[in-house]
Amino acid sequence: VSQPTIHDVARSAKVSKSLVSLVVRGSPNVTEGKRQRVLRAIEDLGYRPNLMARSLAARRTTTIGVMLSDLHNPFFAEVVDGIDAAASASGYGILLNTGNRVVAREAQAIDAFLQLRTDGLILAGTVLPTASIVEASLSCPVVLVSRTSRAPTVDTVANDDRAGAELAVQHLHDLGHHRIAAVDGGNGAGAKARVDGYRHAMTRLGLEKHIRVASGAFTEEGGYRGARSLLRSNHLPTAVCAANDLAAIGVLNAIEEEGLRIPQDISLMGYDNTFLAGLRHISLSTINQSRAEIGQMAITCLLERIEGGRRDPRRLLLTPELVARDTTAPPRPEDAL
Amino acid sequence: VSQPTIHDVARSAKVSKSLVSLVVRGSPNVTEGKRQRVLRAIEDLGYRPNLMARSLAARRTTTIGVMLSDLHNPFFAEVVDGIDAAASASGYGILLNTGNRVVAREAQAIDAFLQLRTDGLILAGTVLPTASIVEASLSCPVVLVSRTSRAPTVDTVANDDRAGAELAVQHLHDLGHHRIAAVDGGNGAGAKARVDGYRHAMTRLGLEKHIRVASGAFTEEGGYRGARSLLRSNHLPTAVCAANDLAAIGVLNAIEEEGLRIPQDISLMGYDNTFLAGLRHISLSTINQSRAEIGQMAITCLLERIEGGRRDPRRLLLTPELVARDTTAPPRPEDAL
DNA sequence: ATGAAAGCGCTAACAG
DNA sequence: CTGTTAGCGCTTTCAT
Repeated sequence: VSQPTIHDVARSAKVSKSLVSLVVRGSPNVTEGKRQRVLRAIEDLGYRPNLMARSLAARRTTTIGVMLSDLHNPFFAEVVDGIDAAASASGYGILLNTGNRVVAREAQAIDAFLQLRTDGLILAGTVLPTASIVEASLSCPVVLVSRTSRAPTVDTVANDDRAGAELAVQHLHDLGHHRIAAVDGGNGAGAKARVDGYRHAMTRLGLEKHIRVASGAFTEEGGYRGARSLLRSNHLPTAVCAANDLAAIGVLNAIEEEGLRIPQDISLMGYDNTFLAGLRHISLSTINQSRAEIGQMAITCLLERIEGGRRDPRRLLLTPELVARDTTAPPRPEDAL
Repeated sequence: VSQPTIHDVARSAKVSKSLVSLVVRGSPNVTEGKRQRVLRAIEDLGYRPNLMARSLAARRTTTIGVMLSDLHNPFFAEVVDGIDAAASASGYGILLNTGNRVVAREAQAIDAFLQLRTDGLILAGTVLPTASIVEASLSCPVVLVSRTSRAPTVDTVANDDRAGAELAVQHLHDLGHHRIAAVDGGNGAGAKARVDGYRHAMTRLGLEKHIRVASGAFTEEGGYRGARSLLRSNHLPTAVCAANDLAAIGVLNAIEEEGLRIPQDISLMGYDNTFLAGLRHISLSTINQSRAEIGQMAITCLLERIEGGRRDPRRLLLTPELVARDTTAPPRPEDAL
């Protein structure tokens, strides 16, 4: 199973290794005749350049590593589409990894990329502490997706989670809700900002005494847990803002298990507008953020550092928008006050 | 951003490069004193072995590449969990890739791994022609997940799709259905076997004149398309078997759009038992296949070839099981005949 | 137990 | 335009 090397190709085409290298990399300064000979030899032998050797010598991998905090969250899969498209348009390949939202495993995943010496690193929704992220950014350009940071060595491209959460609360308030509760996203990326936005909006609307945050996570299970604790109280909320769509589905399950109906008894907001929210059977009101744009921006940031030599940080904040579907409606008349 | 090398560590610890290499790889034959010195130097310098160089010299990468046909299909995300666990338990790392169910892009994705010289390759749900797969298997051990093949150079671990489809038809027949239609999975992995199973079961049950297969895909959209064509007919089926859960959701959408209800008017079966099927709001009857087991088996196959030197192919077929939920019920009395 | 030396397969000046 | 010469950072005999 030993693969042919550039040397084999050179010998077979009766030229030097350098010439083969030039042909492989598409140099224009090669006689057509020799180029053909080399190409034929490559074809005949089934030669495939050894990326290890190539990267070692060239001191660059033209590969960017993408660490997905959660492979199960459709939101990230959709962001990857954008990243992939943008990267390959610029001649870079991407490699994926995941840490399952577990700090230690995410650290390992990142380390794998650093050892590989990828030219850049995208951390999508990482739960890692800032210190670890900064450390990584010392050896390789890093951009954080769906999470912000003040660290001067990392770029961030995220949706304005605070504004999005405010949009959600405002929407519910517009429908007439007052007892609006929230299920947070635990240590998930952007979770804190979403809760902040919730608190801020509630306060701004004079509803501070109704502020109620149950602890959850960016998972179905987390949403379910949070909702359970909310439902145990004697004064039920009339509306719930979930940390993300996945969590919203957990909330939805908990609420229906209780024999309550959505949106008649309780209104529900998700966040992310993943395909789940659009499923007819769920038809979840949610907050949209453009994943294609996020992916594109992430690559742009990386390339500015890798090829443009930028050193100062970029902080991109995309504007979220409300998507009202069928899980939100006015509260029951008796609850309207 | 230049990283320290093994040479820097050696100098700092006042030992030879070889010694550092031994320490890094945890050799037992190193004096405790020197080991400590080396370890300290590594720590101080923040040394991280260069995987490119290491793999080039060692002629192995200890990483296995996993090509996911579709990052959006939750089924594969769940298989990856199993693969990841099994791989790291054996000291291997995994790297992910995706080709978006597009032949050309999948080929590219695989090529990226071959250039990287990963020690093994797992193709999960690939839509690639057998020829391309065989070609890849010539330079690196390959195992196909969720797809079978007679090629002598590749291993396969899949669910028995044929049996699973028969299970689905049998279940519907047991409920009293006769006009059972199917929406296929296009070029998706295992799609053909599922349709075969459907046809076979229908025939076995004496329902061959009711056989009807609409063309779809392993996506929500594909299921939607297939269902639309089914619904255009004047003699509606009383039950539908979708190619997978994702497609089932598309079918569900199409059916409800038509003003029909599930399961009262039409029963629906999915396939895969992804978390989507378990969502209370969907509660899809489906066929379960154990992803953890699939992942584990895939790694086992690979290691047998990589480390055990096995040459003959392995063909693992896992037994599927029926999961009856709320989208299947007896047909209306007037349709029962 | 440790070090010296020879590559792994490729790129990158530098000559010519 | 093409070939020669050094490495890239690490592992691996082979001595000592």
